[in-house]
Amino acid sequence: MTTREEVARKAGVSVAAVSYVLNNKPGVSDATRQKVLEAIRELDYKPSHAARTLKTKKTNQLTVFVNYLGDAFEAGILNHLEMESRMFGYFVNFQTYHPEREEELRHFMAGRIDGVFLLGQSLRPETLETLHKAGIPVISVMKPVEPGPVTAFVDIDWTASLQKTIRHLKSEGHLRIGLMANLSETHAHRTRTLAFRQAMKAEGLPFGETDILSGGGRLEAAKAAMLDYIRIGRLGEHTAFVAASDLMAIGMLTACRESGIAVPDRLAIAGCENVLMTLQTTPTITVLDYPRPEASVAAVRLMVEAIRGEPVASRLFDSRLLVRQSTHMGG
Amino acid sequence: MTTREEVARKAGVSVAAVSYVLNNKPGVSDATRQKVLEAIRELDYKPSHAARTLKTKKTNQLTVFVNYLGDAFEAGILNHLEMESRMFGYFVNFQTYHPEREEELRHFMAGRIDGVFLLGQSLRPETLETLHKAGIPVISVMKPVEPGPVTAFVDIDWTASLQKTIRHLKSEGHLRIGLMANLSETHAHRTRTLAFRQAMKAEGLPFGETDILSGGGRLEAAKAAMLDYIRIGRLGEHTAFVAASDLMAIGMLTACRESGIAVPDRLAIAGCENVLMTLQTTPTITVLDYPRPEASVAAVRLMVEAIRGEPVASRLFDSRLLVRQSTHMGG
DNA sequence: TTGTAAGCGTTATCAC
DNA sequence: GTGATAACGCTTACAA
Repeated sequence: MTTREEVARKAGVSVAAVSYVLNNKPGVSDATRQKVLEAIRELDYKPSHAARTLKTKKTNQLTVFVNYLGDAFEAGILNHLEMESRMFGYFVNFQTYHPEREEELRHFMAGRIDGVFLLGQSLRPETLETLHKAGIPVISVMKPVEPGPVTAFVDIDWTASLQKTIRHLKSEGHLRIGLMANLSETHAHRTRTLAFRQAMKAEGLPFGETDILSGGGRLEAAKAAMLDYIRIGRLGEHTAFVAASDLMAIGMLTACRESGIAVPDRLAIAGCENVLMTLQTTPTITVLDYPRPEASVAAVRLMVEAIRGEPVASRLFDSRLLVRQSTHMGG
Repeated sequence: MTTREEVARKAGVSVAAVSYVLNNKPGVSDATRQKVLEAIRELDYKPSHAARTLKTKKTNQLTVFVNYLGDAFEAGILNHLEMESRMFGYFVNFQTYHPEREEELRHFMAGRIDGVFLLGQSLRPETLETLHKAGIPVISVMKPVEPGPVTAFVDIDWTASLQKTIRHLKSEGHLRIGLMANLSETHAHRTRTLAFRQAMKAEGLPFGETDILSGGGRLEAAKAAMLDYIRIGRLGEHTAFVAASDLMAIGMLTACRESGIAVPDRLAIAGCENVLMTLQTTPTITVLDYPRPEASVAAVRLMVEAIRGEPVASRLFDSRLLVRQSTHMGG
């Protein structure tokens, strides 16, 4: 392994000079700079990341907690987060998040990362506290349910957004609207449940506990819940359903198809994220378009600023409603 | 930040003793061990990863190159890789792979990782060479097209597997079978194209360049290619298609649905991976079941052994054919 | 069984 | 402008 010492020797300068050049410090003569650059090239020298980290306490690594990578929505955000982070010289690693293994994760992270991205999870206060004390910013894409002291978050205004969905549904004649929710306490989907309740209220529509189905955030579970709903003869109770995630919307659609329930004629279905697949189903699914690229880019910006010690503020984005076949009669 | 020195002071022992305890070295008295453990707990001490890496040259980090995270197949493998790697104390980071940015990636990795996982990509010889010289094992999940000197790979026997698919198709009366391929030079999907050609030959079925459609590995592109195929009136040429990836199979199915082509009656379609979604389409899609968990676990094992310097050998797994509605007449 | 001390490859503070 | 040199926190001979 080539070290800075060898480079210095080869260039006929001191190790300090090499450092200056490498870190773009001012006050280095052009001649020296050239010699150093030349030596670096010839020796194919790469600075030691570990040594640098030991000295500077900066790891240039970011970690993101993922709930379930099989979800195209999360995968998409992870993707954007990675690409944007790399622009700033950060490596991104990820860890599947299990609430019950938080302690273990905390241990795992110690001294290895400069920042944590959350995908809406609510970390435990002790964990947040540990990270805070270690000076590690926590930026959440999607507002955590427990507000807790995350450094900042980016999200859309769920109440306003879901109100758009509800208004559209109303305009199509739907007054009994149900929600396929994910009731997990620590998952960002819960925010959507809360927002949906408010939005229904704002729109003057009735909404209670019996209007909520539990789909666990996954396709399979939502499908099972819907199949059950149909089986026990509840189908007449609602004329439309909003699913808190696209995967759940697809699950509901699958359940309807297998049961011979026409969508949107007998039941309208809308999703919340706009993953690619919602455009590939029959019927195509009406969804809110979560601005993933923008939100991810913003999250990385916030992260970089927070790491620099600059003050950061959470951001809320707009979300459009994309009306497609699953909610549009005669569409 | 608590250091080993503080722990030593608190426990009333030397810094070396703390190290011995931490690294489970023999030759430490129980009394000392207890005192150290106690001090560590009280101080909530965590060893510095950077310092340890600087000294040992082990980073305990693995990286995986991802082609496209929106693909449930890759996401699934990434998932398994992460979970299994963590069992062995490794952190997993990932990088979206772009052939043209390989140089940049190489730079990015220097001194930061102990091993590289490939998802079937063919790395350039120089890159492989660099990694080899740095003592970094390269384990590929799915055999790279260019055999190159990767340390080892895990995969299924594609020719034998695709032969199962073809035999099944033959038994359903299909003799003109096409392939929806991904022709990218560096992508593992290419292996499947090669294998398919061999399998067709082995089954005594005609297969030439005109029997190949190019779907770029993605749903959208495969759908477009299929739509095109239908539009220009080629539909009668084949009675069945095998897609080199499930995403492409779904894209073809979508194209057929939008064009009013009945599957499997007018065209049978089969996939290659068994991602969850193939069970949720109508019709459900016949697929080969790629043993993702087993392959991922095996890949991590190989990685750990290779890092330890043990000799490793590539492994081939069996793959089952899951016959579903998309290829089964009257199913 | 325990302690001392020499690095590991950087960065950064001083002198020169 | 440039060059010594002291940390950074850890591992590991080697000494005691």
